[in-house]
Amino acid sequence: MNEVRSTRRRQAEQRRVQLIDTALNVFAQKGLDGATVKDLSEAAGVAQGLLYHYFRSKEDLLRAALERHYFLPELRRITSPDRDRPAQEVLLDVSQGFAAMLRERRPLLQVMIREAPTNPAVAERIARAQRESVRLLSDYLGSRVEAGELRPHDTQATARLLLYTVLMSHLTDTLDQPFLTAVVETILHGVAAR
Amino acid sequence: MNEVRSTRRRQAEQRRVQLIDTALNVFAQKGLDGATVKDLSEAAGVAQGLLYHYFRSKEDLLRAALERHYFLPELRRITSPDRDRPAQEVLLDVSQGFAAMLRERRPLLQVMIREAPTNPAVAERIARAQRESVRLLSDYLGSRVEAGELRPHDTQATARLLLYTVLMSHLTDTLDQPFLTAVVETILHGVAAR
Amino acid sequence: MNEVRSTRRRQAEQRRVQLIDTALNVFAQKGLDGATVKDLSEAAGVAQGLLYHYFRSKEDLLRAALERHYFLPELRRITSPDRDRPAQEVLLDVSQGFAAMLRERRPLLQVMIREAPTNPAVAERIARAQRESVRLLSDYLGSRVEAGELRPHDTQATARLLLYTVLMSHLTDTLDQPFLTAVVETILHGVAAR
Amino acid sequence: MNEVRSTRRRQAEQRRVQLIDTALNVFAQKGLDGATVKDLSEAAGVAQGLLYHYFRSKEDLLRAALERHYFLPELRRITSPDRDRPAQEVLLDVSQGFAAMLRERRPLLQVMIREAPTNPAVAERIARAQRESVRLLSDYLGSRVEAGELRPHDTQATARLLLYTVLMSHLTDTLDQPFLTAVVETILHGVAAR
DNA sequence: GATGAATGAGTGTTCATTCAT
DNA sequence: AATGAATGAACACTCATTCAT
Repeated sequence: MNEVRSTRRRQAEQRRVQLIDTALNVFAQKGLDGATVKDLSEAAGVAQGLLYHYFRSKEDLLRAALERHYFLPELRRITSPDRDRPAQEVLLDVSQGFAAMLRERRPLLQVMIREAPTNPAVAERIARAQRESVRLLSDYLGSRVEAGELRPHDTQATARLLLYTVLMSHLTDTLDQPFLTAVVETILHGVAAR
Repeated sequence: MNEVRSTRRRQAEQRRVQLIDTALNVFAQKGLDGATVKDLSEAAGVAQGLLYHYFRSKEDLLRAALERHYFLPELRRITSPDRDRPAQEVLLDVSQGFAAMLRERRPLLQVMIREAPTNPAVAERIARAQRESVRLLSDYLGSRVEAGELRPHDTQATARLLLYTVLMSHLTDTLDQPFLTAVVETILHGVAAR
Repeated sequence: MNEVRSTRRRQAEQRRVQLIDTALNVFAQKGLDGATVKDLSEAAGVAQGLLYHYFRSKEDLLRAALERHYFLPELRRITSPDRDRPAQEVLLDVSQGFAAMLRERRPLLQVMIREAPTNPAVAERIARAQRESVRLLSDYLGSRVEAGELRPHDTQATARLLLYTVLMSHLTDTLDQPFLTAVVETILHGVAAR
Repeated sequence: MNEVRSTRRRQAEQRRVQLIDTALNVFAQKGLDGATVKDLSEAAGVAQGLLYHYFRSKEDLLRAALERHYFLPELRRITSPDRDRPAQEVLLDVSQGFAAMLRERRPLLQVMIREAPTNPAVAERIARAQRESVRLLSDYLGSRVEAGELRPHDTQATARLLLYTVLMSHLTDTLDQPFLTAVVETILHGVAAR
């Protein structure tokens, strides 16, 4: 009896997850407004009404997706490298880790970036992620300045330079290994002769 | 009579321009889907029907806006500096010029970026602008390598590093003079000690 | 075993009754259309599906409620006073008895009156109750005319006058003892001077 | 030009009125919830969307109908007879006038009575009409007491007795001239023998 | 008996577009 | 050129009902 119930609950939870994940993909392809509830239910292979059994509205479905794919902790980890490791090595790691996260979260991020201008909740999440990742990476760079590996400089600017560039190249589908290597090399040693 | 006609034509042209520009602002605020024809006509202070006198459809209105605010030539100019001027000076000029253009075209760019994922025509315009500006700036950098000011390196990567960063900081509303200066400084000399 | 069965049956019957009575209250508050099956099941503290175990449909639930709270016999009793008792005494009794019945059956009557215009079965029940109660009370009044207590007159009109007034004052929540007394007094002796 | 505009406006106003009046009839037949917007638009011979050009919502359409068919002034007039005319004559006038008004406003009143239990605004209108008409008629009766035509008594109760009865007989479709005559006769002289 | 997940027809409402004036 | 009434196809959402468990 309890087993039956918990099986049902588990199935319901699976269905919830399935609905969220298919919705996220449809949202990414067509946009939040462009994706109709019919699109969403057909993509999930269920009746339209079922969506409203699990979510109050289309907007609520988006909220649930943001919840489920919450990425701030991972982003924090990526931008908090061991302060004793050299920047030479770490900056490549960070940019690769960040790029990998972007790749894995592609649909979510596409949707968030698209909806941010009209959805304050989404905008705030993005702003927060940006603030925190820049601060953490900047802190790490500061420690490398203290360690004497890097010269004293505006470490926030450097953090932004790296993160912005990785994000933009991801968004424009022009992110590859050679580019990341070149970016890190440039950030460390510049392109001026000598 | 001819004067009357040309006056009318001029008035019609003015109205067209007014409709396009108010539409662009409304699109930027509410998104293309989010902006109703009623929103557009009210913002312009005209009846709904009038929009269809000047444009076939909402989509056509967007096309006209893209046409009117065509920015590729300006972007080309910005990213084609005099090859004899030193990078030290030019890179700051370019980033400032690019930033200024972004600032002036803010509503247009907001709309384009938002619609690109679902509108291939828009996506293609963005891709082209990116391709050309990267190529032009990269070419300039190549000439500075030849001139001996810069060391041999992946100049495309450098061009992208600069342009991506300026664009991202514009989009996130974190673009200011000190940041640009720091970015150019870093690109030229890196942040490594020594 | 038999006991178990009959216990079950009794429980089932209790559940049926519970469902009917909570439904009646919800119907009274929100109207038949306004009350959703979810409202009904939540009010009864059961799952939606269970309602369909006991009733074929929402409509059927209403039918069952009408059945269970069938009030015609009681109304007949109230409007069939002992023909030998004086009208002076009887009319107050009748109006009080009728008022008490209306009070006890408030939710049912609210629902019936509300649904009558679109539900012929309900309309017919009301019409029948009206017909019978008017006839019975009219017959009593006729007997009091014969007994010489009342003057010859349209006794149907008098019956309607009394019953309509009690019902309306019930519906408008303005039914109290002084009013009933005044009504009976007026019906018997009128308000003209002399 | 002005004529064109005002013609258009007049036509729009006519359309508004037509929509309200056909809607009122459909509401009366099917109830507010039971009447779909499709029903309403078909009854008016227009597209569904047009209803929303004139009214914000179905509920707003009801509000407009209540507004348009506002009957309180007429009811006040009916229940404010000349204080010098004898009750014998006046009470018949009042009941006939009230009955006529009910007949003319049948659909409106059907809808109002039906919606009152779930629509406070409607309930309040009914309550107010009741309060005012009872008070006005009661005041008249008071003046007839002072004039010596009627004996001192609860004039409010008498007013309610008359108005409630007329309304109820209207609602039950049992309102005819003989009944009104009998009611007035009874109210004035009662049914007790001598 | 009881649950609640699942269905799908239908609802009120929106909105780009057309058209008579 | 300009209006705004009118259309009708879509839309998000609701809800009575069914059904597997």
